[in-house]
Amino acid sequence: MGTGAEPTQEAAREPGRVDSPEEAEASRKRYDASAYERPSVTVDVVILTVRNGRLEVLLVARRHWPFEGMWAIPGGFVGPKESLEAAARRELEEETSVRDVFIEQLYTFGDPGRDPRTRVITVVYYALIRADTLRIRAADDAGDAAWFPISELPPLAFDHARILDYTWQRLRGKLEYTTIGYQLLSREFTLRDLQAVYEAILNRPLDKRNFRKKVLSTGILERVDDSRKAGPHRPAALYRFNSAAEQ
Amino acid sequence: MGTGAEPTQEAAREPGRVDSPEEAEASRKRYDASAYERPSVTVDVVILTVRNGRLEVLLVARRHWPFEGMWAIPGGFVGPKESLEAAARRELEEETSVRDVFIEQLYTFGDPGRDPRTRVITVVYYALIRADTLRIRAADDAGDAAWFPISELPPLAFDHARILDYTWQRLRGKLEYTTIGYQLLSREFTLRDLQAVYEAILNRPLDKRNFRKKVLSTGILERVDDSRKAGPHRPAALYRFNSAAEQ
DNA sequence: TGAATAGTGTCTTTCAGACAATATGCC
DNA sequence: GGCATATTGTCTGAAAGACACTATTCA
Repeated sequence: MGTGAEPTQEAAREPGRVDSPEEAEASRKRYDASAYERPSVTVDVVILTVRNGRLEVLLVARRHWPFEGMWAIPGGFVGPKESLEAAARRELEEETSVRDVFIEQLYTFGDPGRDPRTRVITVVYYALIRADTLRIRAADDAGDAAWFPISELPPLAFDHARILDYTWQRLRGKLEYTTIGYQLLSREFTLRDLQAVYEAILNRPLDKRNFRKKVLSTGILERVDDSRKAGPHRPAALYRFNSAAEQ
Repeated sequence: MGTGAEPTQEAAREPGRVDSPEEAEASRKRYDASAYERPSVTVDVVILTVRNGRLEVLLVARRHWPFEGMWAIPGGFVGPKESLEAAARRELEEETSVRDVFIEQLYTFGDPGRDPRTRVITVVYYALIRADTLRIRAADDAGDAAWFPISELPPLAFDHARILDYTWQRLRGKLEYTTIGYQLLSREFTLRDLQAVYEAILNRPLDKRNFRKKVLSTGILERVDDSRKAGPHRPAALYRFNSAAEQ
């Protein structure tokens, strides 16, 4: 204890020496002149949905070197005046024509050698979209795009297998302490729909009674005065987010 | 449902068209020629410790434009062949001469305009170090360095106040479901030491009995056959990580 | 009326949190 | 012996998990 740099008691003081305006100008020039080798920065987007009771991810087929013939997470360069999240949303819209959905930064991958062309640092986002918004085929500037269950992935380019592992792991974690799961459903849904989303992400079956008990006890759902008929059996009640919980 | 790109059933197929070798070569040339404006990439490290019962962060004083005279999170450029984490560890060692401590990536900040000089994308790491390892004064290539309680910060450069907010929030979250708190203690410690770390990070007092009960019930601690004398009162028992839990 | 899914309650265990008295070592 | 901190247990409420039968609608 007490062997660190400066005593904390002086926390309110100002730093000692400061540039004069001339020094500041000189330092700015030095900065601009410093020819640091700049890596390429890309943003990739892991686009996820739940279809057929499974968590699926949208991948694009690579037609060019390197890793031609393999599947990859869609992504691209960040524009000079574009925020990272804006770049991620642009990529998402290019692939799916979908806007205004949940998107969140996941992690940044930047090991040298992960791209054989040059040093590339990739900021990865993940997006959750509802299967029923997927009216439009993925726009494929990469030539070909397809959905894959995240538990049965094809060979992937770059370090993308690791990225998807990490995405899934993070999603499972977030499911427990956020309402992230609702991002994968339309505005009105049955409790069975919601349970299917949870089961798809957690990759294991859940007890129906305990699940309903837990979800309803949070008080964030309200019953819609309607039901969904889906075959020769009792229709299920529809729910939606509590207007108070919408934020 | 079922309106997405390609049917999942075909997940095992190969992508259709692939470059010929000539096309691949051409495409590589296109790639190299594409004069994308590359942003600068820096790595900043939030260096944290617990001193005097408070969570404190190491900041450096800026002497140059912009934000001269304000305090900032230490950081620097990433070397061309250096991984992001290696860059973070290098920065940490430059500031504290400390190596081999817990370090983890936090988030990447890249809004245009966050640095008035040029487009800068900053990958932020945070490091947890034990106060008793701080024998050596921070090497200050930025001129001046000092510890500040994270709850009483001075005016900060760039978007660094936001970064520290986020760091603290993440640390509080991780404390609950990881053993991250132990990173701030030496190999042998008293239960009161550990409680002090938790209280510093959570910024609130904890009940002694409940805390000890919870920590001991995990079974990751084992008693050391020794105690720490610290005044005219009963000495406290020392504990350490269970050898099984070391991993 | 049969098929298929919707909907419901109890018990047990675990965990978190509130709460105060005794034990021990040092001076 | 007095001081200062270490150490310890009970009760209560909340939440999680195991477990199986009845209800409803449609074809």
